[in-house]
Amino acid sequence: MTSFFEEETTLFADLILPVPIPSLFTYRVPREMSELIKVGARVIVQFGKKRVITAVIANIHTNPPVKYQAKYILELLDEQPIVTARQLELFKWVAEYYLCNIGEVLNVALPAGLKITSQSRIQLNPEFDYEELLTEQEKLILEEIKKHQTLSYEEVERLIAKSNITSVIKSLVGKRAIILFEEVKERYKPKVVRKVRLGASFLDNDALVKLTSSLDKVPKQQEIVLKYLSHVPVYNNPELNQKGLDKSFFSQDDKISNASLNSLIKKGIFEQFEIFVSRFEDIPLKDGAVITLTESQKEASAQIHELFAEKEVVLLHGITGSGKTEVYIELIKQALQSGTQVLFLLPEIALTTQIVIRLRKVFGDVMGIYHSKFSDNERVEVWKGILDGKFQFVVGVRSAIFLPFNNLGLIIVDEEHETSYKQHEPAPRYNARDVAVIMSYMHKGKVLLGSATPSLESYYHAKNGRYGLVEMTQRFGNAALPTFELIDIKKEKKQRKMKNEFSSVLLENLEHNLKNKEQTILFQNRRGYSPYLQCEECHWISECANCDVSLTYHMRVGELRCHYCGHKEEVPRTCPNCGSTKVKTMGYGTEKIEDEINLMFPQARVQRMDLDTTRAKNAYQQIIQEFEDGGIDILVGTQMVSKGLDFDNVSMVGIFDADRIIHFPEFRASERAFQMLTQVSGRAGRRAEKPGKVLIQTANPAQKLLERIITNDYIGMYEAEIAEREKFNYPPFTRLIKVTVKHPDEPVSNKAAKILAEKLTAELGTSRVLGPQPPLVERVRNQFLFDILIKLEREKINFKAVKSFIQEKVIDVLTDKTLKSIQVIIDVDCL
DNA sequence: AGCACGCCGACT
DNA sequence: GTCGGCGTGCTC
Repeated sequence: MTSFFEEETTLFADLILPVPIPSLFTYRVPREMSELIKVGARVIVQFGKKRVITAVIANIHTNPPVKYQAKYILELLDEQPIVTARQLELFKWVAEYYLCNIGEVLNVALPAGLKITSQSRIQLNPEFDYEELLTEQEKLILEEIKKHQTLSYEEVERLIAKSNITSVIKSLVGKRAIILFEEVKERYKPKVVRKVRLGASFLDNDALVKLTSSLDKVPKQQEIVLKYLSHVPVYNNPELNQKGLDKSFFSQDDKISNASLNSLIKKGIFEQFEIFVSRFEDIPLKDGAVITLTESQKEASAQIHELFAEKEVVLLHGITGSGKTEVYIELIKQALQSGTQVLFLLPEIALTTQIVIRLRKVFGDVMGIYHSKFSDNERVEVWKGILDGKFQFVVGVRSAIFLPFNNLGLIIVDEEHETSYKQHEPAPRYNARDVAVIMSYMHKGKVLLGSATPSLESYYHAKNGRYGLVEMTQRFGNAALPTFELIDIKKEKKQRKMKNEFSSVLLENLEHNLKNKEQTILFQNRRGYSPYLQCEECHWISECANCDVSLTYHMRVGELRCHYCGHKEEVPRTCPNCGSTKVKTMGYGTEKIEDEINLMFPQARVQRMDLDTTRAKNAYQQIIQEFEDGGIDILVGTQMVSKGLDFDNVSMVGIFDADRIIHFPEFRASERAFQMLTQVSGRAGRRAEKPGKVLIQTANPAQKLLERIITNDYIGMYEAEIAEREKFNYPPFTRLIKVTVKHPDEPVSNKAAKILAEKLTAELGTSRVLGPQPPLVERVRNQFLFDILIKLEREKINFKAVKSFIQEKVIDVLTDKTLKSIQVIIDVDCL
């Protein structure tokens, strides 16, 4: 089949570039690359005039583009694809479904270490000596460059404390004072360990004896050799020498200097070599513990197994403390045994905890961990580890769904109701739980969704037979469910029994718990000291300059902070409006609760756990460890304390401000409140002999939802809610698409949103289009927001067509001259 | 997204 | 008169 022409054919490759542009870009494959190039491999290309970026090959063909001249691919980075064909298919699906560009998907999918960025770097032109021609500023920059050899734009900006230096740099280039060059940096650095072993000529016993005696005059070196021999007995088994010893093994010993080791290497007595190692070695491995399932766990896993025969997706609804983890472990084992890969998804915060350590103990090093708190290098290791078969099983967060599996038999989505599976910013605004279902179709695998409080959507699908349903209603080890007490704070206030936020009942119980050395968790879903400050004289309220929200007072750092844009201010001593000194804190967050406990129970050891105390890499884990070890009596926290923590000695959970959670102005409020409060309550009393206690402070103890929470009546909540959803056409009966219009001018934003809403309503009808209306926070980062909510019934509607229709209308509005500067965000399946 | 080009205000 | 602001348009 060989002919001249085949040899002459030039190949072209369509590339996915990590930029938000809808199209692929076609580049020419240099002849010498054409044998090696593969779909899914990365290449380096020039994009635009000077940018040099990495791209992934989406397909290879022989059709030269007609409308433009294709540029050449500069470099091929991978001999083997790092993105599989299935992944490309998935990326495409995600881009289409969530209305974004495939480049944006690639951007969240690839760990940063597999992306390459080019950076322009600046260096001195060695032939330049006309400094008198330069302006002061240019001289300044030149000085810095002389000092540092080479600098990036950002570094120059930082050093001379000025932004937007491009034109100055240009001028310097024009005057031939400096030279620009592109530096492409490969981000991923495998971890290497330097090792030494004996040179091959010393491996028989005679040679060894001669060697040691010949070193009599250099005792230090002799000592090293002897030390080596005592750890690697090569005279018995020369094979052992192959693995050698870590160089660091010797440097740990104070008596051994690096110099003497190096001279041994120089002499050829030792040879130095390097090996690549994994970065996960410090997490404990298998401990050989045998996990035995209880009857109900066995039953659940058998049921799931059966249901998988007919359903793609099974929902495991197991109450808090029912021991779902063991069921997961059983299923993971089965899947791994059948030779398929397994992915276990967890919400971000749950991942740092006990469960990972537990899984790791069972599965050892076939398990990879994919987490945002891990460094990039570690993520690249997991990615590559899956590609070359090292990891059969990955535990990870949301973005782990994009890892390069080729034979994924089982995906477990734990805490499937968690909203953190949905990405909000930036695009793709995907929901990993839903993408998991699509993935399982692609791999012909199965999905297990697990939760104590399933999302209404998932439970609805399970009830309707689309998903299988397995229920676990018993707590593990027959631990009793906690007892509940609703505390009427209105009544307590009338009787003047409240002490700030604390009811007398809560205080009594706290005291009792402290006395008995039992631990308490206090839940207030609001961080900071107080959500706002107010002047008693003129009623001024602390507000963010860029957003329409109040500034939260953070006492520890002595700042007012905006939780939307991160804006910070000093705390005013007097009212900025009237000068009065009567500026008071209003409302309360975790900081204030912590503070008041410290005042009322000075002997208690209190720790706060919220975003502010857990920002550092290991802070979260440290707090949990300390709590587990009994070093903390009272843990005060936001929803962080509600996720997947198992503590034996927690006998009480106190909940503040349940009403605020229940009456949040949002259609999912009841569902969310049920989930959140049930999850926190579940932290109490996980022991059989000692049921825990949950105290809920509320202004309205008679609320139906509270009754359902305290009787653990998920079904009751589900039925009440689902009726509401059906009546008002909300999910799961419809799919929601939220279109948000943003602009710094309120009227522009408003007008654009109105026009867009009209266009949409004209086709879809008033019952399907809601708004535009300003969201709860109307202005964020100085942009005025308007939301349009589109409700689309699940049946008899061409979802895809409607989505492209929406996109079309958005483009219509964007072509209007007066409105084109607006930003539009389309969020498919918004939460 | 980045980056260049181009067209108008406030300064040497 | 220039510097430098950011609106606009393009990237194979």
